[in-house]
Order: sequence, then C-alpha cells, then structure tokens
Amino acid sequence: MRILFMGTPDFAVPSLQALLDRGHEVCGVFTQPDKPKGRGHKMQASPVKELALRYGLPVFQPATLRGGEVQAQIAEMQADVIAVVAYGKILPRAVLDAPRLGCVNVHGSLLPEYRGAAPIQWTILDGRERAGVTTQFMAETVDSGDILLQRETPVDPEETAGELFERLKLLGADLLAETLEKLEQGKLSRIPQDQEKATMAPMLNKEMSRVDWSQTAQRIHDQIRGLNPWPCVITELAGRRIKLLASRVIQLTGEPGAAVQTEAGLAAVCGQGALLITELQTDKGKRMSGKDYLLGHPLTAGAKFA
RNA sequence: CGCGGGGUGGAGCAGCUCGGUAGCUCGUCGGGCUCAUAACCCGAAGGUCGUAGGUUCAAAUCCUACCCCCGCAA
Repeated sequence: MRILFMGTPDFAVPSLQALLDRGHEVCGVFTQPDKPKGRGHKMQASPVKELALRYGLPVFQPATLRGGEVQAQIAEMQADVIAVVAYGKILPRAVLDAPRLGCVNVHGSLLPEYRGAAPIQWTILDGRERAGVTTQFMAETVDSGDILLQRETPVDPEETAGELFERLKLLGADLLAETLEKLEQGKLSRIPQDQEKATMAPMLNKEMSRVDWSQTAQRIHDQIRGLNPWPCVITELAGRRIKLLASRVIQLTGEPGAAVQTEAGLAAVCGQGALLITELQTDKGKRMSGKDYLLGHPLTAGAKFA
C-alpha cells in the first residue's frame, strides 16, 4: 500500500515503524518543523523525523498545510491513504480529500470519549478503569470522524499516564496496521460517532499541577498519576518545590495538607483519607522515595504541603 | 551563546561565603538491654568529596576546563 505518514512525537513512532515492518510503501513523512528545544535551545528534530531519516524516507516539514503549493505536492504523491498519528496540525479539506482511501487517524481513547490533545492523561485523571485506542476517518472537526476499529485495555489503579501512553502507542500501531489492511480489502464499515457522548480532553497546563488538599485522597492520587510524567503534581514543603510522582491511598486523619511521618514514610493528609508519597522529586532534581526524603529533610512540627 | 540548581561512605542530607583531622539521619555488621519491638545502649566496617588540571605549606572548600543529573523558559 502506498502510504503518506503524518506524525510528530514519540507516540507516533511505533505506528510508522509498524507500517514499515509490514512492507508498506511509505512515500513520504510529514512532521512538525524542527524547533529549538530543551536547555540551550538546541534545534531538535521530532522523533518521527529521526525514524524517517533512518529509513531514508522523504521528510516534509511545512509550517502549514493551508498553502496551495503544499496541497498540490501532497496530491502529486498519489498516496492510497494518509495515516495521521499525533501530527499536531489540522488537515484542511483539500488534504483530507487527496488520497483515494481517505485519511486515517489513530487516537488514544475510545472515541467519542476524550476527543482532543490529551486523551490518555484525562483517562487517568478521571480515574477511569478502561482505556483504548481508536482508528477513525478524519473529519474537519477534531476527532469527530467515523470510527473504523477500536481496541480496549484495562487501566491499572496505579498506572501513570506515561505508562499507559507507552502501552497505547503500541496498541495504536497494531490497530493502524490492521485498519489499513482491512480498509484496502474493503472489509471495514464506518461507524458514525455518537456525538451526544463526546467529551473533550484538552491540552494539559501547569495550572493543573497544583494540589487542592481538601479533595479526596483518591482524586489527588489520580491527579498525581494523570499528570506524570508531565507536567506532574507540584507542591511545596518547607518552602521548597516538590514534585509528587507516585502515591498510595492510605487511611489517616488530620488537617488537610499536613505532612506526616509514618512508619511507611512521608504521608500527606487529604480531605478524605491520605496519601503515602511513594516517589517524589526535590528541587535538586533527585528522585527518591518519601522515606529517603525524610532522612535528609526531617519534618518540622506542623509542616504542611502548600 | 536563553536563565538557574546540583553531583560528599550503600540511601537521603550538612559542610563550601571566611581553605587547616569528613559531620548528621538511616542502612549494614558485631555486641548489650528488654516479656517484647520498626524502641533503646555500646562498638565496627565503609568515602579517590563527579573527572582532569591549577593556586597554596595545606583544597570537599579558591581558579580553569570537561562529564553527568535536574528545574524554569520554549
């Protein structure tokens, strides 16, 4: 099959890899332009670009897909299908209509739930027990297209967004390959989304890192899991920034926000129940268990998380 | 040249400003006490203080370069 691939971050890499492994002809790879990133603001190529270059595939990094020139270029490629996985740009009508079989997208949720930029994180943040991936025909409105295939997976109560992410990107890659093959054989039917059941999973921001200790321990636990590895729950203890990376719900009462030394380690009292802080990161950047933290940072009387 | 923090026995930290015997909490090992204990007491092992140079009578500490880790900002 002649495929034009569009994708940018890590999540998209296994999908491209799967298409290559199955012997499809990837006639081009679209990915976001290199950007100055990280410390020192060094230019950095996207993970998808790096993979594409390793395979010697033609790479395209237009700033926009809205120009007639790019659109003509895409049309000339005569791809059977365009596979889009976390590309980061809206595809205009002209591009959606270009390939013979249409544009197929992999999304990290069981659509119509969790449309948008951060479906995996919101699945965890909401404490959901089931997650999944969906392949859909792309529509002009984000993630509203007809569903092709879905695959579901249970979420572990302790699983972080990052861990679920790692699993779903592999599931997604499999599902994409399967979808394209069945699509080519005409074995798929399109299932329109139930628009009534649609929910949104907007991009995360740093505002969400703050903890409201009056909430239930379970809810804060989900917040810690859902925001890990980025942007993470950030709180303050003894005047210093602390990232909370992992926790466990325990029974303990007291003033919400109170920092308590327990036999098992550092704990934080919540509105209902409490959290044992099983992994945290100090402002020096070291990751450690709450127990280790206490060895070098003894709690003062009445210490509270901010 | 974006801004900034950090690398000290196995773990987490202090010491660095104002060079001069390597400190604290925990762990480990041995012994003791106790009806008992994650408690307490006594003792011991374990560190090229990130790397390489430099200054000095003397460097964890001051100077230079490099390596690694992290936060902010993007």
